[in-house]
Amino acid sequence: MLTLVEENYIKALLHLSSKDRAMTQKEGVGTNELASFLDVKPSTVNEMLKRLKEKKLVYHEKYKKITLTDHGEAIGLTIIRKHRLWETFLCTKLEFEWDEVHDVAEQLEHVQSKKLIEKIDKFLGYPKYDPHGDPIPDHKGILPRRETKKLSLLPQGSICTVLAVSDTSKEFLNYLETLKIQIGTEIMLEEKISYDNSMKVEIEGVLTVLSKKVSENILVG
Amino acid sequence: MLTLVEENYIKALLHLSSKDRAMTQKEGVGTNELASFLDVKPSTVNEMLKRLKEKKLVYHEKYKKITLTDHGEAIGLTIIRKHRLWETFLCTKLEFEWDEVHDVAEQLEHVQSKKLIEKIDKFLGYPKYDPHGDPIPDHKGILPRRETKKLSLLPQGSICTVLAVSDTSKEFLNYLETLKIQIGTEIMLEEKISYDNSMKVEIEGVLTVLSKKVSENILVG
DNA sequence: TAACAAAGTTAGCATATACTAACAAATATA
DNA sequence: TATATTTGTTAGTATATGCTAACTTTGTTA
Repeated sequence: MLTLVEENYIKALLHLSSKDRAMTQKEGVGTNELASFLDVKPSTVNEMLKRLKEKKLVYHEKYKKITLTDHGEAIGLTIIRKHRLWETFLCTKLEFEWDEVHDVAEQLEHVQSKKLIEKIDKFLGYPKYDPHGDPIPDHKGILPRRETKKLSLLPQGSICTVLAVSDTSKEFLNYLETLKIQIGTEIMLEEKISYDNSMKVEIEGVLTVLSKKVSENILVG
Repeated sequence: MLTLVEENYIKALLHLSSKDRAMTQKEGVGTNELASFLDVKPSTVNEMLKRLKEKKLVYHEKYKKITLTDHGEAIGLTIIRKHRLWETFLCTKLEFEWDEVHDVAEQLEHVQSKKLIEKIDKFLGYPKYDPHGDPIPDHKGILPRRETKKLSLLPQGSICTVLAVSDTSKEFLNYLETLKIQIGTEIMLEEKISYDNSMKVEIEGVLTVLSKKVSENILVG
C-alpha cells in the first residue's frame, strides 16, 4: 500500500511524462522538474526516489532522468482513473462546475476501495471522458484513444470541435466560460495572426481573439 | 486545519464520551481508554493531547479525564456528519450493504470541502438517519433527537421496532442479517430468561433466542 | 494504612516527509 | 576549451506520529 504522498509522486511522474493523455512520447522526468511541479525541493524528491526505487515503482540512475516502471505506471493510471471518475461524479451528479472539481478530486482519488470506484463507474454509466475532456482509463488501466490537436496548430479556415483542455486551472476555465467555450463547442478559425501567434475565431456567432497561450491549451478534433 | 490523525482523535473522544448519539452523559475519557480505542499506546495519546490542547480542542489536566471543548465537539460533529452522510450515500446510491460501508466512510469523512458535503446532503434528500439508524447531525451540528432504548431493557411481552444498532462491526451486522433483523424490523419479546439475560423473541413470525450481548446492541422504540 | 494494581506521564528513539546549505556533475556558452 | 549556469546529490535538521521502558500518581484491597 502506498502513502498519499507516494501516490502523488507517481501521479506527477505519469503526468510529466505525458502518459496520462496517451499523447507525446516524452519519457523521462528530471528531479528539478518533478520538484517544482510538486512544489517541494529537489532534495526532497531525491529522498522519495529512494523509497520508490525500493518499491520497484521507478527507474532512476544518479544524474539521469526518472521513469516509471510498468508497475508504477499501472498504479498511476488507477489514480488518474479515480481522479477523473470523481470529477465526472461531481459535475454530473452534484452540480459542481468544471472549474471547481479539481481540488476535491485530488482528495477523493486517494480513497482506497476497489469496490467504491467500480460502483461509481457503474453509477455514472461508464463514462469515457471527464468534464475537461480527458480520457478516463478503464478498470484495466486502458485509455480510450482519440485524435486531438492543439487549436493553435490548425490552419486558417478550419472548423473544429473542442474535445478537451490541457489546463484545468480555475483561471483558465473561468476565462473559457466568458468566451462561451465548453467541451463540444464549435470553433471557426477565421484568421491566424503571425505577429504574436494569436488567432481570430468565431464562437457561437461571435468573433473573438484567442492568444497563443489560450489556443495551445484547447484540444480539438 | 486539522490533520487526519487529529480528526480521528477528536472523533474518538466524541464517541467515547457518548455524545455522538446524544445519549448518556458519560463525560470524561481516560488516556488508556482512548489509546486502546485508537489502537495506539497511552504515551502516544499523551503526545497528541499536547497539540490538541494548544489548538483549544480539548481540556486536560495531568492525571485527570479528557473532555472536548465546545470547539472540539463542534468539529467532531462535522466529522460524524460526513461519516454518516457518506455511509448513507454508499448504501442508497451505490448498492453497498450496511456491513460494508464503515471502512470506506472512515476515509471519505476526511475529505475537506464544505461544498461537497452540503451537495451530498442535498443529493440524498437531507436524510436524518444513516443505514445503521444513527442520527446525522445537520449542517449546524445539531443531532435529531429520538427516544431509543436497548432491546435488553424492555419488559416481557413488549412489541417494538428496531431503530438503530450500536455495534457496526461486520460480524454483528452479518449475524443480524441471518436473524432477519434490519432497521425497521418489528420484534415481539416473548420471554426474558433471567438465568443468562437472553430473550426469546419473534421476528417475522419466527421464534429465536437473542443473547444479552446482542439485545444490548439493538436500539428500539 | 501499607502495599499492590491500574492509570497516566516522561524520556529517548524511529520513520515519513519536508527543509537548507553545501557540494558535484552535466550542460551551455563565451 | 574554460567557465558559468543548470541540474542533481548529500548531510544535517525539523515536525508529526508512532514506539518502548522507566517512572509517578491514583485507586483498590488485604
